[in-house]
Order: sequence, then C-alpha cells, then structure tokens
Amino acid sequence: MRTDERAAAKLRATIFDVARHAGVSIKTVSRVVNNEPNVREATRDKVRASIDALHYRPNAAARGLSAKRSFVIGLIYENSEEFSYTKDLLSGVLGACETHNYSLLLRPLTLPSAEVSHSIHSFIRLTAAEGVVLPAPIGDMPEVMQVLSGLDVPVATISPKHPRSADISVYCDEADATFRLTEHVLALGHTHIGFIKGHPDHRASHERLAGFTQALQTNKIGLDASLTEDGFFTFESGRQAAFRLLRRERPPTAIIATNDEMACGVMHAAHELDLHIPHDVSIAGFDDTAVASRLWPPLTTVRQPITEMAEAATSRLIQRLIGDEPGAPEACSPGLFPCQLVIRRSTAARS
Amino acid sequence: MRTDERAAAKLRATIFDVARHAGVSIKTVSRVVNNEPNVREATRDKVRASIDALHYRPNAAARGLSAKRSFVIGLIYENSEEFSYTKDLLSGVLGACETHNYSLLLRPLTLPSAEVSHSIHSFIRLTAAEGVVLPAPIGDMPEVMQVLSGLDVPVATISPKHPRSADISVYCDEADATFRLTEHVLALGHTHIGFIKGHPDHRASHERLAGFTQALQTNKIGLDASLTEDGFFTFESGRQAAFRLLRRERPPTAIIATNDEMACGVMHAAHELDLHIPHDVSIAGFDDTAVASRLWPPLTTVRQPITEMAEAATSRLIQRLIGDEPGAPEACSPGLFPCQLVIRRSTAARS
DNA sequence: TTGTAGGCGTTATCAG
DNA sequence: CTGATAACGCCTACAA
Repeated sequence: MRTDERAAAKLRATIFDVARHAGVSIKTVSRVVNNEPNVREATRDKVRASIDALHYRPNAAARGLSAKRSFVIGLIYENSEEFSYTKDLLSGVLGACETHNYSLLLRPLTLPSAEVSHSIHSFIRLTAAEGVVLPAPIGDMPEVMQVLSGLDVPVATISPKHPRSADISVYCDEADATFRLTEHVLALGHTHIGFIKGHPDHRASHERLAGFTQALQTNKIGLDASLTEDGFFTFESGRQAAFRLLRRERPPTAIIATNDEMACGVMHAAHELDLHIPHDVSIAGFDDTAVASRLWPPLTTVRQPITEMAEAATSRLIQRLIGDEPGAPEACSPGLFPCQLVIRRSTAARS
Repeated sequence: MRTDERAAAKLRATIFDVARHAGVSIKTVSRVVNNEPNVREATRDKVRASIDALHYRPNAAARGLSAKRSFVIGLIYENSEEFSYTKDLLSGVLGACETHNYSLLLRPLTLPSAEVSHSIHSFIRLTAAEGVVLPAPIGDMPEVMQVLSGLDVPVATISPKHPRSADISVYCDEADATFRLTEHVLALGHTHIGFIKGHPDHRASHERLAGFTQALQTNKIGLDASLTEDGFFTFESGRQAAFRLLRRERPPTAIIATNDEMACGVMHAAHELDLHIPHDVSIAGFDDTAVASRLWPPLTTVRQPITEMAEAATSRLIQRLIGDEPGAPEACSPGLFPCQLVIRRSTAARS
C-alpha cells in the first residue's frame, strides 16, 4: 500500500492518502480542509477522522503554487537601536498571522538609505508577499508607498501620519495621552514645564505636542514657546535639549520628553548637572519601553498597546486579502486605540 | 504571444517565458538560475539577459514543491521581556538566510510552558523548516532536542550548555570575558567583591562563575563563598541578591552581576539604600544590552558578538543542508567567539 | 553541452 | 453534494 510506504519512509501523508483512507475523492478532502461548503456533515466528519489518523498537513508549497497565493505577510520595519517597540510589534503581527495560517517574512530597513525602494521591491518580488504591515515611520515614506502601490500590494500602516494614505491603518490617541500626562504633571504643581518634541517625520510628534499645548490651555497656563525644544527621538537629542532647558536662567521644574529614549537623555543631563530627580526636576517619557522601569528613579511614561494595534492591523489586512465581507465584526474593529498613563517615581510634587 | 499576455496581465514571467525569450530549453534556464555547471558561457549570458529583460524571479512555491525542499529556516526563541538579545540574534540569523536565499520563520516560546514539545512539533510540520536555530536556553531543553531529532531536523545551537548536543553550535568564551572583567575590578583596588550568579539552566551561568573564581585565584584573592549569591538573570533576583550583599556587616565594595538585567536590580537596591554608585559600590553587568548605556552611571559590562554568532550558526546550518563539502572554509569557521569588555562609569577605584 | 518527459501536492473547472 | 482531470512552475532523471 502506498500509504504504508509513505509512513515507512517517514513521508508526510498527502491529500491522496487521506482521500483513500476516507473513501472519498481528493476534492472532497480539499473542501473539508478549506472549510468549503457542499460537503455532507457525515462525510466531513469521516474526512476529519482520516486527517487526524494520518496526521495530514497540507503542503504549503503545493497549495501556494496551485492557488497562486503565497500566504505570506511581509513586515517592513526600521531596524533601530530601540527594540522593545519592534518586539511588541512582532508579537502582534505574528499572532495574527498564526491565527489566520499565514507566514510572516521580515524585512528590516536600516535608515536612512537610498536603496529603500529597491530593497522593498525585491523583497516583494522574491517573497510574493500578499500584503505588508508598515509600522511608523516606514508607512510615512512616500517612496515606500509608491513602490507598494505600483506592485499592487495591500498595506496596513501602524501610527501613520495620514491614516487615509493606506488601505488599513491603526493608531493611538497620543494627543489625549499626552494631555493626561501633562495634567498629571500640572497636578503636581508644576507650571513651568519643558517639552521636547520628537522627529517631525512621525505622526506621534505632532500629536504629542498638540496634547501638551491643549492641556496647558485647558488649565489656563500660558504656553512659553521657549520651553519647547526640538528633539528627534534619539538619546543624544534628548540630552542636548535638556541641557538647553536646564541651563536657562529659570529652568523648568519638570520636563516632558516625547519618548523614553529622550527621557533617558534628559536624566543623563540632569545627573551631569548634579540635579536630583525628581526633587530638582521631574521627568516624564513616552512609550514605556523596557528601560523605563529599569532607570532610577523609574520613569513616568505612557504605554501604547502596540501588540494589540499590530495584531488588529494584521488581522484586518488578512481579512481583506481573504476577501471577507467588510461587514464582519473584526473588519469593523476600530482603528483608534487608547493609551495608558504609567506613573512612576520620576515625577513628583514641585518642591 | 503568451509572454505579452502575461506582461499585460501583470503576471510574473515563468521559466518558460525566459526559455522562449532566450531561445533555449527550460532546463538550461534552470541550470543558469541555480548556477549549475554544463552551460556554455555564451548561453549563460544570453539566458541572464533574458532573465533581466523579463524581470524573472523563480517561483518559490513551485521550486519547493518540485525539489521537495522548503528553503525555510526556523528560529525558536524565548519570548522574554529583555529583547535586545533577540534583536541581535534576529539580525544575524536573518542576514545569513538572506545571503543563502532562505526564508526565516519565527516561533517565539513563552516559558515555562507544558506545550513546548507540541508547539515545536506543529511548527516544524506546518512550516516544513529544513533546519532550526536554537539560541540559549532553548537549545538546552531536552524535550525540544528530542522532538527535533525525532523529526530529523538539523539543529544549530547558540551558547548551549553542551556544545556536542547539537549538529552545529557556536558559543563565546564567557569564562575568559568574566575573568577579564574581574581583573578590571581587581585592578581598581577592590578585593571584597560580590558576585551574583545566573540561572543554572544556562551555560553562561557556569562559565561566568568559573571565570570569576579563576581571576580571584590568579590574583591570589581568597574566595569568600558567602559573597557569591544566587540569581536567575531577572531584575528582581538581582535586586534581592544585592540587598543581601549590601546589608552585610561588611558589604562588598564592588558587585559583579552576571547579566545587565540583574545589574539593574543591583543599582535599584543601591539607590534604595542611599548608596552612591560608583563611590560606595562599583557595579558591573554582562551582555551590554540597550539599557546598559542608558543607566546612570552607564554600566560596565561585556559585549558578546551575538549577531556574528547567530550569523555563523545559521550559515553553517544552511551549508550543511545544501550539502557543501565540509572542507569549505566557512564550514570550518570556529564555533568559539571572543567577547569584548565594555568599561563605563559604574566601576571606579575603591574609595 | 543541451533538451524531453514526468511528477511534486494542491486548487479550480466542470461534469455528474 | 461529489469526483475526474487539468493546471500551477519548477526540478530530477534520463536522453540525445
């Protein structure tokens, strides 16, 4: 018997083996495997039993070849130093891929680079990815979007500057989060607050600044524009901005950096100036990266549900690929997610 | 013409299109694509030109189906909180996969878990991975190795406890690195040094302890066993161990934690006890994770060439899969890598 | 050095 | 509801 031969040779059972075992045709097995209609329930059970008995798993290559689909999702991300964002991202995207039986292929990008377009083009051609997930700031790069739309590949963006630019996009209410973060600082008695902006290419930068100014307005605190410094989401830019702020004649009693990396830089600057945190200056960050809880004092910050956002974006992307009715509940899942304020000891009442 | 139809329909060119364009048979095209011998140079050039002209890319599914290979490498890793290790790992493995035209599929594991065997089994069956890369501590889990050898999948381990347990393995001279780290601390005048061990399941723990005791011996410093505390590579275990050490009647003037996570814990403990670093106590870690340079003061630690190790392990694995002669230079690349001492400001001369 | 035939394990088409 | 048969694009074996 051929089936036995296979088993003896440790070969995987094929759809033919299952069909023979169940006494049906391969097409019926195929129907069962793919949850297609038009199979009597009894037949379906019989086939399922055979599948279990033979430990049958469909061959991905054959399936892809025949169906002209790759069942591959591509994740294109910036291969930056800070990795906890990517870690959470990966968890979410991978989770969604697994539940939908898709494979995930990675394409890290080292920015800035002149070869981005080419790199992405060959990535798509080679992997035949059916759709790609683009976390910030990749989803905001015009050349990337151009290549992708030229290749006719559906895209899901995470935290893009312009939600409308992609087929699917998810983001956070970062303005609201920064608003709440600022109110927390204000509630501690600080009125002279330094603010370090993020890289202008990120949606996040504008959102966060907006939330900050909004909070000042709401609380009737005049905005001192000179207390708002440029930053680029890097450690060193945060450190430099902090030096500028802390060496002022009348330095701020609290500094809000728009990400944890820069908040680290602020802490270093404060230490270098022999300032005590939070006694002399309160410090807050944004992102709740792994370092935030490791610093001393632990950093007050904001956590975004990155994993959930990534999972939602990917699920919606796959649903679109499969062609599910857009009326399905998941397809309508909101693109806007809430952030969570994480208060630690780096912020304290004004002394 | 069929070729034109394809172009019009935006379909990828196939091997037939290239063959027709170049005026040869598909087998010749196949030979050129796979760099097989027995093709006249002129013919080869002609085919290459056609490949370029038609933007031909072999269809991975068809190739895999026919050749009965998946061209997939699996990476099974622990999905822990600390991710910079995994980040470096990923870079290396991905790099090697790309240069050899393999795809990388990920399987994060949340430990401890009772379903590890099952998870890995279905991962391999589903992805048909030809080989897997196992970073520590996954490569030391007997049930994992058992499943994999039962499935007859070649394995490359990174920093395993027993290098011989896998087909291929790479590791670092962590004992030597810890020896040098300890000598650095000794050179600063410290003779009363606390040491926090790592999780006993990791090869690293034993190596690092060995390097430490060796350094003490070499420098004729008596080993005070009571200054060696248990730790498990976690932040909290480091913090607790530090409390035990620093509350002693005669506390150590320096503490070596066997990873950065625990060193963070030591720093927190020191701060909580109002001790100044490095004035009251010098602190060193191991791994040079992202946090190390962000802490204040920046942490003295040891950097392992994780990326290079991962790349080497993966390359060797793939070469084995391809069946290259083991005499090839890369195949003989050493399994032992050097570590680098990174001296920062958390260690200073004894006061 | 080059080409031909057959098959890899699915899914799609269309007939029963 | 079910099944025979033809793709899908490539590689291996064997011829020429």
